[in-house]
Amino acid sequence: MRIGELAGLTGLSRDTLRFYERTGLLVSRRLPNGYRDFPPEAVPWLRYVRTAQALGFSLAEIARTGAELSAAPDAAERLSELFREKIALIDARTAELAALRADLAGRVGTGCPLAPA
Amino acid sequence: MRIGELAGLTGLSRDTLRFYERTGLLVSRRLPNGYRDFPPEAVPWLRYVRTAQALGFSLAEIARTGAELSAAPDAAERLSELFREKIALIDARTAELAALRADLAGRVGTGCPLAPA
DNA sequence: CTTGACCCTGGACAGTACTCCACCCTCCAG
DNA sequence: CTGGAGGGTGGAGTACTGTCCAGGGTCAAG
Repeated sequence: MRIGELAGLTGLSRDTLRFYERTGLLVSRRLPNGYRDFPPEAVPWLRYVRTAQALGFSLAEIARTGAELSAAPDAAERLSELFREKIALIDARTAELAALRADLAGRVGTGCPLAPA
Repeated sequence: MRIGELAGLTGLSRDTLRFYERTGLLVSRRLPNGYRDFPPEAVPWLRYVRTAQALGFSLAEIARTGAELSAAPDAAERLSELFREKIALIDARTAELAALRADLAGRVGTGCPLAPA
């Protein structure tokens, strides 16, 4: 599909997609007229990219694991592994948030000294 | 205290502290010789800043609520309120992560099509 | 008085993630 | 054939969050 359609399907701008391609996050073939031609898998891939980004990964990291993935002979297995890693990360982050929450909750109502100088 | 001590106590660099001061995130008096003089409260305040940052607030937002706070007559009450807001935010974020986790967990082991083109 | 640790300022530079622009080409409908 | 939507490129610009540096002042110890 061409860039406009992909932009419509993902909610990303054309500029962002071109930017992602430049940084190696997205691959495309070219049509005879020079237009980019994205495969349909680009849609779930971009969903995955946004997920990973939400988890705090930089685009460079995401591109790296993506390249690793497509190079692996056992892509499905590697992907499952990656997902398991991400799940662990989510669990860690959730625990962090819980700790933060407890800390803050413990202070609500107390006249604690956190105001700037 | 002077900038070096604050840097030591918070783990931030002097440059970062000066940067925070420029952006209004941190306030200091000046000693007769021109050196910055930070109040001891700067330490918990910076801890709070890091917390808020971890929650996804930009430094500008943190500075804004900080200014608002120090202007408020009922600082302790406002702070508790802020904390309650942050707790709600944490809960929302935790729920998001849980959803993401469930999504990923459901896919582990399946040969799902998320590889880049 | 010199040395070294520490502080000051202003400004350049960096990495991340976009966003916008000028200028040009392609394609299809009317 | 023309107009307009949509595509391409290179490059500049932006916002955020720092980081580094040159050039220079301050201060206490030896």
